[in-house]
Amino acid sequence: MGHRCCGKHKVKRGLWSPEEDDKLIKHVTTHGHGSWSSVPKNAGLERCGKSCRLRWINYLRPELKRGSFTSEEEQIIIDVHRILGNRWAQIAKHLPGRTDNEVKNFWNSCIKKKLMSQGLDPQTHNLISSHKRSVASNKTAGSNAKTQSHIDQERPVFTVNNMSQKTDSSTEMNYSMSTPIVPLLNAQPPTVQSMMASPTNNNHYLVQNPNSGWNNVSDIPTFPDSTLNMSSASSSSMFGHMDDSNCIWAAGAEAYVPAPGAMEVQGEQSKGQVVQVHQEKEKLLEMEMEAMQDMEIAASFDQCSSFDYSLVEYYSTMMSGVAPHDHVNYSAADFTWNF
DNA sequence: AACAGTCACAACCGCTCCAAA
DNA sequence: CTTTGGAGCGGTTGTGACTGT
Repeated sequence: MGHRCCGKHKVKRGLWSPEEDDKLIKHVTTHGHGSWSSVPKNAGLERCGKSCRLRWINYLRPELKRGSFTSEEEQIIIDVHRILGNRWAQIAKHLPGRTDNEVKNFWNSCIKKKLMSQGLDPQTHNLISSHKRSVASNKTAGSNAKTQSHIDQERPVFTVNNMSQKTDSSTEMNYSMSTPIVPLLNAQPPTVQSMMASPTNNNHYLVQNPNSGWNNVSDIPTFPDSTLNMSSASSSSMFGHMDDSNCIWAAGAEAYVPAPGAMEVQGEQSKGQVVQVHQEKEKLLEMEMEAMQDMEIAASFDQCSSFDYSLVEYYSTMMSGVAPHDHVNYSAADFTWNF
């Protein structure tokens, strides 16, 4: 096969020996890695630069934390994944000492199955209907199920509107799966803070787990309050909608299908609510930040009956350093949509 | 004891992004 | 502007340990 990055060189592949590790550690600690492509030569390794980089980043860096994930870390992964989807590198940034590879492996080997056993779609964090769940569980039982078609079918719809242009559906955009969420008029996706604080135009901002695809705009359901099904933070998808004109932040909308195995979240599912965000958003944000000071993360996730704020609160809490995992000092700027 | 199946994790592959030439 | 190469990322595969039969 050969590596594209070093096809002409003879490179060793497979597991790294302790000797190779030593060489790489000595070289990087004394000289820095510089250009990774030159590392193998300078370090006396018959590896490609890419392999050296990966070995260093995922295994040899001194700041890496080894060992199994704590339940706290697991919860962080689940919660951040709900927002960011499979952005393992971004998720890993919230877990000091953990690598994207580690997070990804942990997700695929443990969390995914755990969520599915709870009747949750690990990609969207939505409840899987009983039928779909049985299909999913069958596939899980068969191991290595790779098709996502049953999941794709229930991906919530997502749209971005520009209110100033909104005269017909042509100004609404359809997004395919993996399309980043970007306000129509903004080059950069909004940060959570910016979304909470002060959208400066009439864009509709929607935040969602990027793994959740969006189909045709015509499929977008409307959610009368009585039918809006708000999930608890621990069971909902990230499906938020902020409208500058009426400032509604809604989330977790999904047709709810009670199913065995999901009873632990059923009660929460029925407590739908929509929270009004005042126009003076900056003021509100300050107030919320203050209110968050006393909020325990566990409480925010286990007890909050509405998703709408809980996730934002959670992140704000996390970023403000109030989180119980106090080895992490987040600043507000740490959490942005880095596409 | 031998074998097959499963699991977790390390490593690789292919792609995209981005800066420099 | 285009090209090129390095870096980074997510998906996938390979491998060794473990477990059940």
